Amino acid sequence: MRITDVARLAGCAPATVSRAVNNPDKVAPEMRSRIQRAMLELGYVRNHAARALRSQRSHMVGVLIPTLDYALYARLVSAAGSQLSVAGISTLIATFDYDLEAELREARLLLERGAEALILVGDYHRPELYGLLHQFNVPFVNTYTYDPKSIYPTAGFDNSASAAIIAQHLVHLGHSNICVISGITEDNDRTTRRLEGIREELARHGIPLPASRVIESPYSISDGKEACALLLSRDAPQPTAIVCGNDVLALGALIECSARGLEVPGDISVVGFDNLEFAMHSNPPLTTIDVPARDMGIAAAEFILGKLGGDEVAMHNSVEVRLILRDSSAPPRRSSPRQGSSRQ
Amino acid sequence: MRITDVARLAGCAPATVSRAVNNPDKVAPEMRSRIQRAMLELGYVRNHAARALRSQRSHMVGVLIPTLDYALYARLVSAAGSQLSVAGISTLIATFDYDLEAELREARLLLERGAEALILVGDYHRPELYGLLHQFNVPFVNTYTYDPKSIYPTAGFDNSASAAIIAQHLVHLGHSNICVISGITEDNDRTTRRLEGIREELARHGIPLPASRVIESPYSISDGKEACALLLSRDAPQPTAIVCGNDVLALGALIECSARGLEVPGDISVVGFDNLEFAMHSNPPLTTIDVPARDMGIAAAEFILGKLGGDEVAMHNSVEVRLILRDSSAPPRRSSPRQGSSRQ
DNA sequence: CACTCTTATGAAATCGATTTCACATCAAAT
DNA sequence: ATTTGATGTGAAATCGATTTCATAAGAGTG
Repeated sequence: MRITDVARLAGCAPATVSRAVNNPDKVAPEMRSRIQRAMLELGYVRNHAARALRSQRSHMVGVLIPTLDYALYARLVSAAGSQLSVAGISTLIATFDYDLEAELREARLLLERGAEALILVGDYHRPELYGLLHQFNVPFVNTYTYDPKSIYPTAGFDNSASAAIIAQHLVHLGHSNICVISGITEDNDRTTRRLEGIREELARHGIPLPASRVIESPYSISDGKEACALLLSRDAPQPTAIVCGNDVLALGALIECSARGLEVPGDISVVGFDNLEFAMHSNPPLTTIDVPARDMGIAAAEFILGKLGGDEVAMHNSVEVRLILRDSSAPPRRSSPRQGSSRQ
Repeated sequence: MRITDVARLAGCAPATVSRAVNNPDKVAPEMRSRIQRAMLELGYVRNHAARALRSQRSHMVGVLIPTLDYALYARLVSAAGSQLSVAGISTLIATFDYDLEAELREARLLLERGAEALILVGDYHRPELYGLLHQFNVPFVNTYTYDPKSIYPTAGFDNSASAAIIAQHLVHLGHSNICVISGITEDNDRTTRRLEGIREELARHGIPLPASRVIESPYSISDGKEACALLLSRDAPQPTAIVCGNDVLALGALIECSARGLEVPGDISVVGFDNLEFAMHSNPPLTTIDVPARDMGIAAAEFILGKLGGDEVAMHNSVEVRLILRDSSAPPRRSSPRQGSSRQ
């Protein structure tokens, strides 16, 4: 079932069939329809490998994400994939589970497979990865980050500034006794910058954030609970607010607080990040930052499509994050209640 | 940077380089290491398109799922992908948003791209899809379903029997006044069979399930709330239990019940399906069915790998679903309370 | 020692579509 | 009427690795 078979049936040269498929307007209408009929009759399906080999275009783009198990990454991939798909481009997905060495390995595989471009997450990557991309002269974009000063293209938002917004929200409410449950910051620019953003914002208001008030934790509800429990059981003035690196951790914190009989936001405020679906339904509904993952996916895809099409495209694209005010944050009690398990 | 360049530098024929890459033990150790050195020096990366064209093997498998936005599908894909990846196989992902026509289109694209096998979800597909798979002689497996009587390979569990388990649980607790919030059943064998399973199990105990006691709803917490509100506001005896097609709907129902001042499980039992992460943390924790999505992904990948390797593999593989008993289900109140908005 | 068998390697054909280049045709312009 | 240009089509080269087939060298056997 090759192009030659179609050509024979349609009574023309293989070249003409190829044109009919790829540049229909280069072929006379009458011939075109004859070829179409022949293709239909033979159930012809074009061989992508041959096409890619000869034309040096794979029509595939690689997406390299930490994990599919986190809703926003899955959504970003999904949005990017749909966007690329309408341009006739397929998506090759690889995950690296937050291990930058694995990311490098997977990137190499994607390039070997002919990925014409790569969509990455964050801007912490092994230098060799940047080297590879340069060597292969493959367009790419760092999503989930926005940095107009970066020499590499970005599509996302400023994690530091966004985290500062929610820290500022708490400061404005009157909190000064604040703890943080952060995601693991090692090898992760998003969590690192968020923590920085919080720290800087607090510092701006004269509030220190010593290491003892920060816990790094993996991303599960249970981990959030445990981290919160640890913070609350420390021999230190009970925080009046907890900033969480994302909504999953925040939900864990919410649950732990309620298990300890602490009222949110009466006794303690809890804020998240991401605005996952459940955030508006939690008890109390969660104050958080909305992260438009879908928009990032689309922006990344558009950037890549532009680059591949040879268009002039903006190096840096930002998506809008918004502070979502709900009921899990409020001003601290007037008189520091100082309650907790330490007081019988 | 072609294989010929490597060959020249290593002082051998291209064929030998190819062998060194694909059948290392067919090449003398000394020659092999010379070739390896040459490859490293030139930064050689093999061209997958050429390889695929000549060898007629793409080393890619297609995964065709309704959406990445649902945690368990994402997890299934992720598990299958990792499993395939260790065998040197890349994953091409396509989503079709529960539209079987789109599924057919995407399948065609995947095959065109050279997918050597397809991992599908469910067993409702357009007949043309089965036709394509037959025509291309491409192995495939229907996940999320297990049916030893099917002529097509399956890897999953019996949706009908699993839903019956949780319905039976409620019946054994003493419920007879039961409503169902089902997922959309159109074109979806999983939701269809779950509903069937519930209906049959109830019938087995003499409990009818008229259409008025079933609502089909999309998959979001808000949709679950709304569906629950609709059920509870109907002019009919208030149900003592609600079976939900999945945990997301169940969480919505839980929230709606609590908003109406109904106690769960005191006034009404609510059960889910899937055992998503939040199910153990909801208030009250959700009785549900654990669906091992990861295992299904692995089983599917193993099946495909076996088929591609020419091994004798079992047509049907089941994964174990388990009833997870938590606090959202309990026996109904002795005297049907008959409370609700209809009584002032 | 001659003979078979294995092993390591190279030369050349091949996978299937695309693309370059050439050619023919016909319309428009001088 | 000749030239120019545009348009549609075909022949053949090409993309880069794999694979078949042939061959040479070495190992084992009688």
